[in-house]
Amino acid sequence: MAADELKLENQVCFALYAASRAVTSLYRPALDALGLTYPQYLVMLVLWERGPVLVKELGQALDLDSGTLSPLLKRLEAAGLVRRQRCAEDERAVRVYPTDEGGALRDRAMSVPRKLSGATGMGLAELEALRENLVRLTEEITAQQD
Amino acid sequence: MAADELKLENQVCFALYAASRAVTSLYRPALDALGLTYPQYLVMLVLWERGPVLVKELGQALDLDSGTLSPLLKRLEAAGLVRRQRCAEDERAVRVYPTDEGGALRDRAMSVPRKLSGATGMGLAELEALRENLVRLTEEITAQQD
DNA sequence: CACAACCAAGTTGTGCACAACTCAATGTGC
DNA sequence: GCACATTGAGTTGTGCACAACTTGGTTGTG
Repeated sequence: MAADELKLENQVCFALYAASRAVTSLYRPALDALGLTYPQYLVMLVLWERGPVLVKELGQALDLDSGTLSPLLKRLEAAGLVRRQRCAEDERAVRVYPTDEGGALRDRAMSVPRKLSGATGMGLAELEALRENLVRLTEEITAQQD
Repeated sequence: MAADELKLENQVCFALYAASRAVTSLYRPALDALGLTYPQYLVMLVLWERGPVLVKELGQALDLDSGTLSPLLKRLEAAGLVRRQRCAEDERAVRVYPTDEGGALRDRAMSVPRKLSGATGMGLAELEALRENLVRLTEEITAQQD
């Protein structure tokens, strides 16, 4: 009956909410040792992978707006991990550069996922399947919002 | 090689983070119409299902602590949806009761999941499989933290 | 050229999450 | 009976998310 379906719906969304917070809290001790929060870690991952990027590009990569990114980047800058500079070509835009210290943090961050990979209790294939389902779900949902 | 595995790890956790925010934003318009935030909606779901519960029980059901729940419940109380009362048997504990208005909101909330169930682009079986994987992942992770 | 439309960041305000702490009530061992 | 630990809520402080708005820069059009 319909009520089952509706209840299942709620459970999926709650499961997602709970799982996301659980994974973040699993990362927390390792990231604390690096002096990073989880969203800050995501920003650094983008910088380590791509090098200097515009704030706008960070926002597209992580699906975050300037209201979240501006203060976060200010804190990363205060921590000496990134540098911000206005674009010469377009004075509206700001490019984010990893500093030497920010780049060096990459080596220490390499060990973070290694510490956590065993904690999921799932095999690689299962994790990959889960990831693909999550990505598909996210894409379907964001497509609805056009 | 190891780097692939580590990168996959990151992607699973980012996929989770992104999917959770996407689902919450999908709920937002419907919940706005009810005057609820998503965490407030979760609290009301527990109250609708179980009736009056202790703050501690709410915390166990949603995996939230008093630092999150106390101000949230204060806002629900200010909105007239719940009432809080000290336990007679144990003066430390506080029981949360849905008000008449809070109970009546259930009928309007019934239509919320219906509006959203189609937006996932996934069938019931797929959603159930996804939910089970998420629950298992959450359980494995929280078991690590003992 | 003027000017409206648009755009990238940043700011402000609200509401979670979560750590660390306080406080009062309860439970425990001696 | 009484020190002492434990427990349940609440408070404080920090850092996201996100809506709404502001500011300064750019672009398109008449």
